[in-house]
Amino acid sequence: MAEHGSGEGTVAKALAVMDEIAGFGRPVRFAELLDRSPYPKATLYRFVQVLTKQGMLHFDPDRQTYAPGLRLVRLAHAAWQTSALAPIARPHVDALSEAAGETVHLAQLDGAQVLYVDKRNARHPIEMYSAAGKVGPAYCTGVGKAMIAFLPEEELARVIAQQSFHRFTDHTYTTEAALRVELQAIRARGYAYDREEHEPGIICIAHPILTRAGRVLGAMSVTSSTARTTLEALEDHLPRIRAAAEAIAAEAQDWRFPAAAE
Amino acid sequence: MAEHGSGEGTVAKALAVMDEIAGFGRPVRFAELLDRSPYPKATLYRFVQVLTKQGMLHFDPDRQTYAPGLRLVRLAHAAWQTSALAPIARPHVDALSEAAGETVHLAQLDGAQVLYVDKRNARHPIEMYSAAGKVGPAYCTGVGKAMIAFLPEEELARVIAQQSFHRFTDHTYTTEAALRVELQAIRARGYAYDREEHEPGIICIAHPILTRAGRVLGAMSVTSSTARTTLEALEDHLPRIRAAAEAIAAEAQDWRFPAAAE
DNA sequence: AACCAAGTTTCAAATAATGAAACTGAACAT
DNA sequence: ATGTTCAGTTTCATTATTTGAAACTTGGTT
Repeated sequence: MAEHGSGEGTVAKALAVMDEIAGFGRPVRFAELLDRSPYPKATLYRFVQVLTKQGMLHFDPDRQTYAPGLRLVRLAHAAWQTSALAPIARPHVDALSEAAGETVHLAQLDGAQVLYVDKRNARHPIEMYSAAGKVGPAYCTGVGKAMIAFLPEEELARVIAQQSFHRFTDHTYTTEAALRVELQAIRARGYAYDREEHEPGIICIAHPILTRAGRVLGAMSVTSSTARTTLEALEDHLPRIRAAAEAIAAEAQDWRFPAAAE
Repeated sequence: MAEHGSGEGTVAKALAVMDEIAGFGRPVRFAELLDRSPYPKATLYRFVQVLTKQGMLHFDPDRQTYAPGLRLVRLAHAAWQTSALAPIARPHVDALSEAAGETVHLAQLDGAQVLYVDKRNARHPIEMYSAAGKVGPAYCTGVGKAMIAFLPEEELARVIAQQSFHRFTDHTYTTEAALRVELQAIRARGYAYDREEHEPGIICIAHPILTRAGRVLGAMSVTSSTARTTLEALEDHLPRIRAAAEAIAAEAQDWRFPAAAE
C-alpha cells in the first residue's frame, strides 16, 4: 500500500538506464554503467540486454560498448514529424533566419528544460541533430524565459523548483526572486531578452509561441553576439519574430493531420 | 518453463506501443490505438499513461491525442552524436555533395531495413529530421544492396527472409534468386547501382563502408534522376565516393571517444 | 431522462522482475 | 603450466509488479 521507494514501474527504470547511457555522450562499457547505476549487476544486465535486443541500444561487439540505438532515430523522426510545432514552423524559421541574417532557434519546453527542436544558422547553412535534440536551462536562455513566463502559476512553480540557478555568467539570474522579477517584465513586454545570461557574448531576443487560449507551445529566438551587434539592433527584428511566432501559433492551432495518405 | 506466448517483457511491450503510435504518423486517440492493439483496454491505458509521464509520448489535452514525445528527440540526439558513423561522416558527406553537386545519402542497416542517418541535398542545402530517421527497403535501394551484399551469409539470409520483394518499379528485383545474382555482382564490383529499382527515374551509385575486418558499418550514395543524368555519368563520381567511404571507415575504426570534456 | 461511447479505476490472480550468489572465461602475472 | 583477478553471464527462490474482466465515471447525443 505505502510507497516503498522501489515501485516506479519497470518501463520507467529501463528508460532511466537509457538516459544514463545517453548522458555519457559516448559509448560505455557495462562496468562503467554499473558504477553509476542504483541497480545490482544482474538487474542492470537484463535491462541492457532487453534494450539492446529492442534496438534502443546498440552494442559494439569489437569494443564491448553500449550506445543509444537506431530505433531511437526512427522514433525521433516520427516525433519530429508528428509534432504539431516543428514541421509547421520550419518554413517560418527558414524565412526568419534568411531575413534577419542571424541564427534562429525554435525551442519547446521539455519538463523543466528547454529543448531545441530546430535551428537555422546564419553562416553555415544549418546544423543537424547537433542542434535539434540539444537541451538547455530554462532560467537563463531567451527561449526558456519566454516560455516559462507564460506558464500558469502552478506549473511555473514546479518548473522553477527544478532550476539549478547555476551562475553561468555575471548576468545570470541566480535566485528565484530575481528570475520572478524578470519574468514579470517579460510578461509585460511580451517577449524576452537574453543579456549574456547563459554564455558570455551571446545575446538574443526571444518570442513565445502561444495558442489563442494562452497555452505555451514553444518559443523562437534570433541570436547573435555582442561582437557583431547589440540588443538594441537585434530589436529591429522584433516585428518579424512576432509575425513568425503568431503565424506558427495560428497554423499549429488550426492544424489537423491530413487523412493518412498511403 | 515452456514459452507461453505472452512472455516477452514489459519493456518490449511498452516499446511496441511506441512503435504503434509512431507508425500512425499523426497524433492518435486512445480508442484508435485500442482497436489496433492486442492488449485489453486497462493494460493499454496504463502503458500510455506511463509512457506519457515518462515523456516518451506527448498528450495533447485539447485534442485528446497521443504523439511521440520530446524525450525521444533528446535521446535521438545522443544516439546520433554517439554513433560511431554519423558524426565522423558528416564532413565527408558535405564535401562529397559539394564536389558531386548531387544528393548524398548516408545510411545504416537497422535490422532488415535501411535507415538514412544523414542526407545532403544538392539544391536545398539540407533536409532535417525529415531525412535522418527515414527508413527504406534494403533489397531495392543502392545503399541497401551495397550493405547487405557484404553481410556474412548467415546474417544475409536472415535479412533476405524479411524483405517484402514488393515490385516498386519494372526494374525491382522481386525474387531472392534475382537479388542474390545482383548481390554477387555487387561484391565483385565493390559497389552498387540503383537502376530505378525503388522509384522511377531515380538512379544512384552506392558504396559500402566497411571496417578492415569487413564488417558493414553503413553505406553512402550519390543519387540523381534519369532526367538529369545517366548511371554512366554518375560513375564519374566513383573515385570520390570510394575515397570518402574509405576515409570514413578508417576514421570510424580508429576512433576512440575523447575523454569526456565538461 | 435515457442512452451511448470514451475514458478511468478496482482488485484478486497470474506473471514477470529481482538480486544474492555462483559460474565462466579471458587477460595477466607468477 | 598454474593461480589470480576482473568483466561479464546465468541461476533460481523470493518478491512485487503487471494483468485484465468488470464496474464505474464522464460528457456528449437523441
